[in-house]
Amino acid sequence: MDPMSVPIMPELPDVEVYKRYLDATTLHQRIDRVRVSVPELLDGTTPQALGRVLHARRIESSRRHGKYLFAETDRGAWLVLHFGMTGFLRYFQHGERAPQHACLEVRFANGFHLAYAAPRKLGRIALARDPCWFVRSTGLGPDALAVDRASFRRLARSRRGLKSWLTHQQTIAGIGNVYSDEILFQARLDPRRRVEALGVRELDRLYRSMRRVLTRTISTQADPSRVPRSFLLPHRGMGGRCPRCRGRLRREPIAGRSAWYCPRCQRGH
DNA sequence: AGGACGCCCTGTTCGC
DNA sequence: TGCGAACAGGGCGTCC
Repeated sequence: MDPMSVPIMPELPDVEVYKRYLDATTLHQRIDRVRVSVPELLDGTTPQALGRVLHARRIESSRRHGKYLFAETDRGAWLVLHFGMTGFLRYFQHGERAPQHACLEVRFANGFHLAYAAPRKLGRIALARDPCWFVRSTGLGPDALAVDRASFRRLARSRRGLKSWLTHQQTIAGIGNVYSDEILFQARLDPRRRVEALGVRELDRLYRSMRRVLTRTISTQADPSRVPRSFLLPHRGMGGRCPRCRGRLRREPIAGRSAWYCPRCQRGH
Protein backbone atom coordinates (compact mmCIF):
# COMPACT_ATOMS: atom_id res chain seq x y z
CA MET A 1 0.00 0.00 0.00
CA ASP A 2 1.34 3.34 -1.04
CA PRO A 3 0.24 5.95 1.48
CA MET A 4 1.10 8.67 -0.99
CA SER A 5 -1.58 7.73 -3.47
CA VAL A 6 -4.24 10.14 -2.22
CA PRO A 7 -3.84 13.77 -3.22
CA ILE A 8 -3.93 15.88 -0.10
CA MET A 9 -3.18 19.41 1.00
CA PRO A 10 0.21 19.26 2.60
CA GLU A 11 -0.39 20.86 5.98
CA LEU A 12 1.20 19.71 9.24
CA PRO A 13 -0.43 16.24 9.47
CA ASP A 14 0.27 15.47 5.84
CA VAL A 15 3.89 16.54 6.09
CA GLU A 16 4.24 14.44 9.26
CA VAL A 17 3.06 11.47 7.20
CA TYR A 18 5.63 12.36 4.52
CA LYS A 19 8.30 12.43 7.20
CA ARG A 20 7.41 8.94 8.38
CA TYR A 21 7.35 7.76 4.80
CA LEU A 22 10.82 9.19 4.25
CA ASP A 23 12.08 7.57 7.47
CA ALA A 24 10.59 4.22 6.51
CA THR A 25 12.13 4.18 3.05
CA THR A 26 15.26 6.19 2.41
CA LEU A 27 17.41 6.32 5.54
CA HIS A 28 21.08 5.27 5.47
CA GLN A 29 21.29 4.51 1.76
CA ARG A 30 23.95 5.95 -0.44
CA ILE A 31 22.74 8.49 -2.97
CA ASP A 32 24.27 7.86 -6.37
CA ARG A 33 22.38 10.28 -8.57
CA VAL A 34 20.45 13.53 -8.18
CA ARG A 35 18.25 14.90 -10.89
CA VAL A 36 16.48 18.26 -10.83
CA SER A 37 13.86 18.70 -13.53
CA VAL A 38 12.14 21.84 -12.25
CA PRO A 39 14.97 24.18 -11.19
CA GLU A 40 12.50 27.02 -10.51
CA LEU A 41 11.64 25.29 -7.25
CA LEU A 42 15.18 25.61 -5.97
CA ASP A 43 15.54 28.45 -3.52
CA GLY A 44 19.03 29.77 -2.89
CA THR A 45 20.75 26.89 -4.64
CA THR A 46 21.31 25.41 -8.09
CA PRO A 47 20.93 21.92 -9.55
CA GLN A 48 24.74 21.66 -9.61
CA ALA A 49 25.18 22.74 -6.00
CA LEU A 50 22.38 20.47 -4.82
CA GLY A 51 23.93 17.57 -6.71
CA ARG A 52 27.32 18.22 -5.13
CA VAL A 53 25.86 18.35 -1.62
CA LEU A 54 23.80 15.18 -1.98
CA HIS A 55 25.95 12.99 -4.17
CA ALA A 56 27.45 9.98 -2.38
CA ARG A 57 25.74 11.06 0.83
CA ARG A 58 23.18 9.24 2.96
CA ILE A 59 20.09 10.64 4.62
CA GLU A 60 20.57 9.89 8.30
CA SER A 61 17.56 11.53 9.92
CA SER A 62 14.66 13.83 9.28
CA ARG A 63 12.69 16.51 11.02
CA ARG A 64 9.53 18.42 10.47
CA HIS A 65 8.67 21.97 11.42
CA GLY A 66 5.24 23.18 10.43
CA LYS A 67 4.82 22.32 6.77
CA TYR A 68 8.55 21.95 6.16
CA LEU A 69 10.39 18.66 6.00
CA PHE A 70 14.14 18.49 6.65
CA ALA A 71 16.44 15.64 5.71
CA GLU A 72 19.90 15.46 7.29
CA THR A 73 22.82 14.14 5.28
CA ASP A 74 25.79 12.37 6.82
CA ARG A 75 27.95 15.42 6.18
CA GLY A 76 25.68 17.69 8.17
CA ALA A 77 23.93 19.63 5.42
CA TRP A 78 20.13 19.54 5.46
CA LEU A 79 17.80 19.24 2.49
CA VAL A 80 14.68 21.35 2.97
CA LEU A 81 11.38 20.46 1.30
CA HIS A 82 8.17 22.42 1.19
CA PHE A 83 5.20 20.88 -0.61
CA GLY A 84 3.16 23.88 -1.61
CA MET A 85 -0.38 22.68 -2.05
CA THR A 86 0.07 19.61 -4.22
CA GLY A 87 3.53 18.30 -3.43
CA PHE A 88 4.21 14.71 -2.37
CA LEU A 89 6.95 12.08 -2.12
CA ARG A 90 7.19 8.74 -3.81
CA TYR A 91 9.69 5.98 -3.24
CA PHE A 92 9.89 3.51 -6.07
CA GLN A 93 12.02 0.75 -7.45
CA HIS A 94 14.28 1.03 -10.43
CA GLY A 95 12.27 0.24 -13.54
CA GLU A 96 9.04 1.62 -12.15
CA ARG A 97 7.87 4.86 -13.65
CA ALA A 98 8.58 8.05 -11.81
CA PRO A 99 5.48 9.99 -10.79
CA GLN A 100 4.30 12.71 -13.13
CA HIS A 101 5.62 16.16 -12.28
CA ALA A 102 8.65 14.81 -10.47
CA CYS A 103 10.73 17.90 -9.77
CA LEU A 104 13.56 16.29 -7.87
CA GLU A 105 14.65 12.70 -8.15
CA VAL A 106 17.23 11.00 -5.99
CA ARG A 107 18.54 7.56 -6.88
CA PHE A 108 20.02 5.32 -4.23
CA ALA A 109 22.69 2.68 -4.59
CA ASN A 110 20.12 -0.02 -3.75
CA GLY A 111 18.29 0.75 -6.99
CA PHE A 112 15.39 2.62 -5.40
CA HIS A 113 14.43 6.20 -6.14
CA LEU A 114 12.85 8.97 -4.16
CA ALA A 115 10.89 11.53 -6.12
CA TYR A 116 9.61 14.84 -4.89
CA ALA A 117 6.70 15.76 -7.15
CA ALA A 118 4.74 19.01 -7.27
CA PRO A 119 2.09 19.18 -10.01
CA ARG A 120 1.51 22.90 -9.49
CA LYS A 121 5.11 23.81 -8.90
CA LEU A 122 4.23 25.75 -5.80
CA GLY A 123 6.74 24.00 -3.60
CA ARG A 124 10.23 24.88 -2.52
CA ILE A 125 13.53 23.01 -2.33
CA ALA A 126 16.43 24.44 -0.38
CA LEU A 127 19.55 23.62 1.58
CA ALA A 128 20.16 24.65 5.17
CA ARG A 129 22.85 24.42 7.80
CA ASP A 130 20.25 22.98 10.17
CA PRO A 131 16.49 23.19 10.78
CA CYS A 132 16.76 25.70 13.63
CA TRP A 133 18.77 28.06 11.51
CA PHE A 134 16.28 27.72 8.67
CA VAL A 135 13.28 28.27 10.94
CA ARG A 136 14.88 31.36 12.42
CA SER A 137 15.91 32.84 9.11
CA THR A 138 12.48 32.23 7.59
CA GLY A 139 10.77 33.73 10.64
CA LEU A 140 8.56 30.71 11.19
CA GLY A 141 6.65 30.49 14.42
CA PRO A 142 6.82 27.42 16.69
CA ASP A 143 5.48 24.14 15.33
CA ALA A 144 1.78 23.84 16.13
CA LEU A 145 2.29 20.58 18.04
CA ALA A 146 5.16 22.00 20.08
CA VAL A 147 3.19 24.96 21.43
CA ASP A 148 2.11 24.59 25.06
CA ARG A 149 -0.98 26.20 26.50
CA ALA A 150 0.89 29.12 28.04
CA SER A 151 2.69 30.00 24.80
CA PHE A 152 -0.58 29.64 22.93
CA ARG A 153 -2.14 32.25 25.18
CA ARG A 154 0.84 34.53 24.74
CA LEU A 155 0.74 34.23 20.94
CA ALA A 156 -2.97 35.03 21.05
CA ARG A 157 -2.33 38.66 21.90
CA SER A 158 -3.04 39.64 18.34
CA ARG A 159 -5.58 41.74 16.53
CA ARG A 160 -5.83 39.18 13.75
CA GLY A 161 -8.99 37.34 12.86
CA LEU A 162 -9.05 33.69 14.01
CA LYS A 163 -8.68 32.20 10.55
CA SER A 164 -5.87 34.52 9.58
CA TRP A 165 -4.12 34.00 12.93
CA LEU A 166 -4.24 30.20 12.79
CA THR A 167 -2.87 30.06 9.25
CA HIS A 168 -0.16 32.69 9.75
CA GLN A 169 3.04 30.64 9.65
CA GLN A 170 5.03 33.33 11.47
CA THR A 171 2.75 32.95 14.48
CA ILE A 172 2.25 29.17 14.56
CA ALA A 173 3.67 26.91 11.88
CA GLY A 174 1.81 24.07 10.23
CA ILE A 175 -1.86 25.00 9.89
CA GLY A 176 -3.34 25.81 6.49
CA ASN A 177 -6.75 26.55 5.09
CA VAL A 178 -8.28 23.10 5.40
CA TYR A 179 -7.21 22.22 8.95
CA SER A 180 -7.93 25.72 10.26
CA ASP A 181 -11.54 25.21 9.17
CA GLU A 182 -11.63 21.91 11.06
CA ILE A 183 -10.02 23.37 14.18
CA LEU A 184 -12.42 26.30 14.28
CA PHE A 185 -15.39 24.03 13.67
CA GLN A 186 -14.49 21.73 16.54
CA ALA A 187 -13.83 24.69 18.81
CA ARG A 188 -17.19 26.11 17.67
CA LEU A 189 -15.70 29.48 16.94
CA ASP A 190 -16.61 31.91 14.20
CA PRO A 191 -13.57 32.24 11.88
CA ARG A 192 -14.11 36.01 11.59
CA ARG A 193 -13.72 36.77 15.28
CA ARG A 194 -10.58 38.43 16.58
CA VAL A 195 -8.18 36.31 18.60
CA GLU A 196 -7.66 38.89 21.32
CA ALA A 197 -11.43 39.07 21.82
CA LEU A 198 -11.63 35.44 22.93
CA GLY A 199 -12.20 34.63 26.57
CA VAL A 200 -9.83 32.30 28.40
CA ARG A 201 -12.21 29.36 28.08
CA GLU A 202 -12.69 29.92 24.37
CA LEU A 203 -8.96 30.17 23.86
CA ASP A 204 -8.42 26.91 25.71
CA ARG A 205 -11.12 25.33 23.59
CA LEU A 206 -9.25 26.48 20.51
CA TYR A 207 -5.98 25.10 21.85
CA ARG A 208 -7.49 21.71 22.65
CA SER A 209 -9.20 21.61 19.28
CA MET A 210 -5.93 22.38 17.49
CA ARG A 211 -4.14 19.52 19.24
CA ARG A 212 -7.02 17.10 18.82
CA VAL A 213 -7.41 17.77 15.09
CA LEU A 214 -3.70 17.54 14.34
CA THR A 215 -2.96 14.44 16.38
CA ARG A 216 -6.11 12.66 15.26
CA THR A 217 -5.49 13.24 11.56
CA ILE A 218 -1.86 12.19 11.91
CA SER A 219 -3.00 8.95 13.54
CA THR A 220 -5.09 8.15 10.47
CA GLN A 221 -2.22 8.95 8.11
CA ALA A 222 -3.96 12.21 7.14
CA ASP A 223 -6.06 10.06 4.84
CA PRO A 224 -9.21 12.02 3.89
CA SER A 225 -11.23 8.82 3.53
CA ARG A 226 -10.50 7.90 7.15
CA VAL A 227 -11.53 11.20 8.70
CA PRO A 228 -14.49 10.68 11.09
CA ARG A 229 -17.88 11.78 9.74
CA SER A 230 -18.26 13.99 12.77
CA PHE A 231 -15.46 16.17 11.39
CA LEU A 232 -16.14 19.10 9.11
CA LEU A 233 -13.61 17.90 6.53
CA PRO A 234 -15.73 15.24 4.76
CA HIS A 235 -18.55 17.78 4.36
CA ARG A 236 -16.42 20.69 3.26
CA GLY A 237 -17.78 21.33 -0.20
CA MET A 238 -20.72 22.46 -2.27
CA GLY A 239 -24.01 21.55 -0.61
CA GLY A 240 -22.22 20.21 2.47
CA ARG A 241 -24.14 19.96 5.72
CA CYS A 242 -22.96 20.41 9.28
CA PRO A 243 -22.38 16.99 10.90
CA ARG A 244 -23.54 18.48 14.20
CA CYS A 245 -26.74 20.39 13.43
CA ARG A 246 -27.38 19.24 9.86
CA GLY A 247 -27.62 22.87 8.72
CA ARG A 248 -26.14 24.03 5.47
CA LEU A 249 -22.44 24.89 5.68
CA ARG A 250 -21.37 28.30 4.49
CA ARG A 251 -18.42 29.23 2.33
CA GLU A 252 -16.97 32.67 2.64
CA PRO A 253 -13.68 34.22 1.56
CA ILE A 254 -11.75 34.96 4.73
CA ALA A 255 -8.09 35.91 4.89
CA GLY A 256 -7.81 35.44 1.14
CA ARG A 257 -8.97 31.81 1.23
CA SER A 258 -12.34 30.18 1.07
CA ALA A 259 -13.40 29.30 4.59
CA TRP A 260 -16.04 26.67 5.28
CA TYR A 261 -17.96 26.84 8.54
CA CYS A 262 -21.32 26.26 10.15
CA PRO A 263 -23.02 29.59 10.82
CA ARG A 264 -25.24 27.97 13.45
CA CYS A 265 -22.63 26.08 15.48
CA GLN A 266 -19.83 28.60 15.11
CA ARG A 267 -21.37 31.77 16.37
CA GLY A 268 -19.57 34.93 17.29
CA HIS A 269 -20.54 37.23 20.05
C1' DA B 1 -0.15 45.66 12.59
C1' DG B 2 -3.11 43.50 9.67
C1' DG B 3 -6.25 43.01 5.87
C1' DA B 4 -7.21 43.02 0.85
C1' DC B 5 -5.59 41.73 -3.26
C1' DG B 6 -2.74 39.91 -7.10
C1' DC B 7 0.51 36.65 -8.58
C1' DC B 8 2.85 32.19 -9.27
C1' DC B 9 1.23 27.38 -10.99
C1' DT B 10 -1.90 23.53 -13.46
C1' DG B 11 -5.50 19.96 -12.93
C1' DT B 12 -10.29 19.79 -12.07
C1' DT B 13 -14.88 21.47 -12.01
C1' DC B 14 -18.31 24.53 -13.30
C1' DG B 15 -21.62 27.05 -16.30
C1' DC B 16 -23.32 28.17 -20.61
C1' DT C 1 -20.77 17.68 -25.84
C1' DG C 2 -17.28 21.21 -25.78
C1' DC C 3 -14.90 25.00 -24.33
C1' DG C 4 -13.33 28.70 -21.62
C1' DA C 5 -13.80 30.65 -17.02
C1' DA C 6 -13.45 29.90 -12.33
C1' DC C 7 -11.53 27.57 -8.65
C1' DA C 8 -8.29 25.09 -5.62
C1' DG C 9 -4.56 27.42 -1.95
C1' DG C 10 0.70 28.10 0.22
C1' DG C 11 3.53 31.84 0.31
C1' DC C 12 5.12 36.04 -1.11
C1' DG C 13 4.96 40.97 -2.42
C1' DT C 14 2.48 45.43 -2.66
C1' DC C 15 -0.62 48.76 -1.15
C1' DC C 16 -3.52 51.00 2.17
